[in-house]
Amino acid sequence: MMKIATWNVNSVNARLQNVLAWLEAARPDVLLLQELKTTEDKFPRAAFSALGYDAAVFGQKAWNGVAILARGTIADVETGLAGDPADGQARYIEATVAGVRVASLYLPNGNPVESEKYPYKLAWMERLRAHAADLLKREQPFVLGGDYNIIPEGRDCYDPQGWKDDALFRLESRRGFRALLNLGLTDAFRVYNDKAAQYTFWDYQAGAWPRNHGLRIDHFLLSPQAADLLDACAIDSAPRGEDKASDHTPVVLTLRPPMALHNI
DNA sequence: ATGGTGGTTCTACCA
Repeated sequence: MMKIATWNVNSVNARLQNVLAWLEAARPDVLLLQELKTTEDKFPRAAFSALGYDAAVFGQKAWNGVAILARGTIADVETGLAGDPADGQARYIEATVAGVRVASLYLPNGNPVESEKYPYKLAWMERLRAHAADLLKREQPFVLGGDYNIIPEGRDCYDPQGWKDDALFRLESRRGFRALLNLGLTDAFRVYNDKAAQYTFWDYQAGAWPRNHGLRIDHFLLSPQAADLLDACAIDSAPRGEDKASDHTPVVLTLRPPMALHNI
């Protein structure tokens, strides 16, 4: 089995003890990180190495930043999302681990919708769609994991009416997410769980965590070849209740080894 | 309707 997790940690340095403790307990093969909020030279590489994890890092000062941690070899690393050479924000990194192409992505928030941030978000989603279409041509397993900043459906939000005009839930944003699904990608979490109120994020403000005022905005999208290997996908909400928690919690995906297909 | 919290960085900006 290959266990892959994604977690927006809201500063990898501020969250280091939380992340190390979770890694030791959960022991994923791969951990996709978002919102590092640091540069590669300040990334705590040695602390992860001590637990047996190598790291591929795409960082920037103060904001954004994504990384791939893996217990195996991280090969063919590519940083930045194709489609806009002028985009200086560190939001996308992709590499191959154990024969699976994995990406850690931090899709733009897009608020306020009246600002330039919203069209940037929509354009970024279209670039992701175009890139996913390219990856699909390989006909290989791939996993796009991360903070999509998209509430796919009303059941993924504690107050859909209150969020209808927000960049995370606007119709254009949801259409962009559906366009990814319409390529043939699978929202791994929804294969095994159709319940409402399954959240990955709870705001720091207004007692969102104790009130369970959450959002499901962290997702794993799988290529058909990866979906054929899908064994499990679940949200681990425990880290959100720890001291000094991130406002997001990990989502954990398990894939069967590709060889298993031949043994069916 | 507002403000509520937290991270980076030093003055607001972002989420």
